[in-house]
Amino acid sequence: MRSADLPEVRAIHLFQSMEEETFDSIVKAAYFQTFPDHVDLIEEGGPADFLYVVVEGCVELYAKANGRETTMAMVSPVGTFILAAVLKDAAYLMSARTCQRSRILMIPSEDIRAAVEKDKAFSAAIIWELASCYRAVVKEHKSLKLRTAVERLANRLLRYHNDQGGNGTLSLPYDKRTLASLLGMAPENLSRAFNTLKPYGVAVDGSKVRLDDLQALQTLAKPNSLIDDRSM
Amino acid sequence: MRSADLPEVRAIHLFQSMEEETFDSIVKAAYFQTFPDHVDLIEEGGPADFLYVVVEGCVELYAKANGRETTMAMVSPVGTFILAAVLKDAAYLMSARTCQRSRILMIPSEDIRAAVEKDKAFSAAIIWELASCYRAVVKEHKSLKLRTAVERLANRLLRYHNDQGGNGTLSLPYDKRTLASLLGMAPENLSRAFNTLKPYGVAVDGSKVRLDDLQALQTLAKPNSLIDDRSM
DNA sequence: CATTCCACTTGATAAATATCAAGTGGCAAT
DNA sequence: ATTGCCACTTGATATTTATCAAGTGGAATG
Repeated sequence: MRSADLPEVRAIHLFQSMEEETFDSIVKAAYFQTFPDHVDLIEEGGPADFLYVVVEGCVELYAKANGRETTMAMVSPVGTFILAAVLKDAAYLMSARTCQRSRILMIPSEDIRAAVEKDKAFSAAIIWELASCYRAVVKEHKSLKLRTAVERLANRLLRYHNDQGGNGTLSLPYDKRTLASLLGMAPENLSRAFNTLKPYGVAVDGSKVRLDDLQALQTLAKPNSLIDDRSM
Repeated sequence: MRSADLPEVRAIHLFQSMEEETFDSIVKAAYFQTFPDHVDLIEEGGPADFLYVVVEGCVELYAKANGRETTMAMVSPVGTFILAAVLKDAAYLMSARTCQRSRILMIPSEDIRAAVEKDKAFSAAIIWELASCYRAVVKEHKSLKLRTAVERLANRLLRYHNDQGGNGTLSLPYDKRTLASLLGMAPENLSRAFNTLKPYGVAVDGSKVRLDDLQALQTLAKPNSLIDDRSM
């Protein structure tokens, strides 16, 4: 890695508190790579050779079984993926592909495992990250088991709305096909779900959404901090 | 905690490799408690006061939203629950109740967090446990998104069959109501799913199940190690 | 400008799943 | 034994969701 890139890596939360020596061991064989969109990065079942950090762009985690495929999560900057597989030195459970031109930091997984052994501050950061990832999946799982498709969409819109400033408008961060899969529904049903939300003040124009009746939408969505709150 | 109980705690995988000093700090305020079945242990949204370890019996993790309730996971010995909430000092995402008379080890969460800070071997064990829990939820989530109800049941039967020796019979570890909720279906549909599996050699009698045509059941279930394999 | 492509939408239908309402059968208490 | 209870099953039906088959419209291409 070029020394010019080092400060950028150091600024990533996961690597902020580690000792200098550990940091050196991590960046030694690590490198940045920029990928065009729709490029496959890893395939489920493969060995966990690297830990990936999305620095710019966006990465989709997806999985297949039988003949079906589903989006498991979207990773935006600065997020990691397949951390658990790296730590356990186990096969990836999910595949990953870019959904935008993306700048990705790749760190050999042996270096990560060695650093975790050595550096208390780093292992504390790893624990925090892992616990956060765990809770994020639990929330997704709750959402899928406890809500209908329309409710999942409504809550997702409220979340994006909140993330984007809460000024009555939002833009969908991914194409609708991907959003549908992420929310666990067929693309056709996402269209219909948007129609169902029309009476609740949801106006869709391409990737732009206007929320004209937050009150009504919230009444329908019944947001729940133990499912929707990303910060806990 | 009585000193007679200490060896039993030391034998738990999570606590095996830690230093003696850390172990003392962990067991200092920890205690065993035995609960009858169907006792509520924690409620989602509550503060993470303790880390729980199921030593004997069985605990159901469940969650509610709107007016619905679903079983998220079953914890059998020796398993922990709400580790992530303890480490982040955050609210529980799930409730827990015994589903059998159960012996539970309870450790104050501050002691866990302090021990993680101090003890490398313990933090390594925590990381392993967390990563395993994460991957278990991801697998559950994949199962729910990629499989039909009948497929989920078929694969679950194959798993229990395997766990229990693979001699053509198995016994359902929980009542059918709970199993249905765990698999993400209504109790009535579990009954029907068992009927659907009858032509594939699945014979149910109460909680006893006979698998008379493994080949056929596997063809239907299409088990996938990246979903069904607990050991990776 | 016309064409093609692709994402998305809409309609019709099918499949999966849930709900409601009776059952059935085993088991424990009296 | 009788009773009541409870878990589970079964049937009928409703709801939700998926699938298949045309559309539509916008953006890029030539």
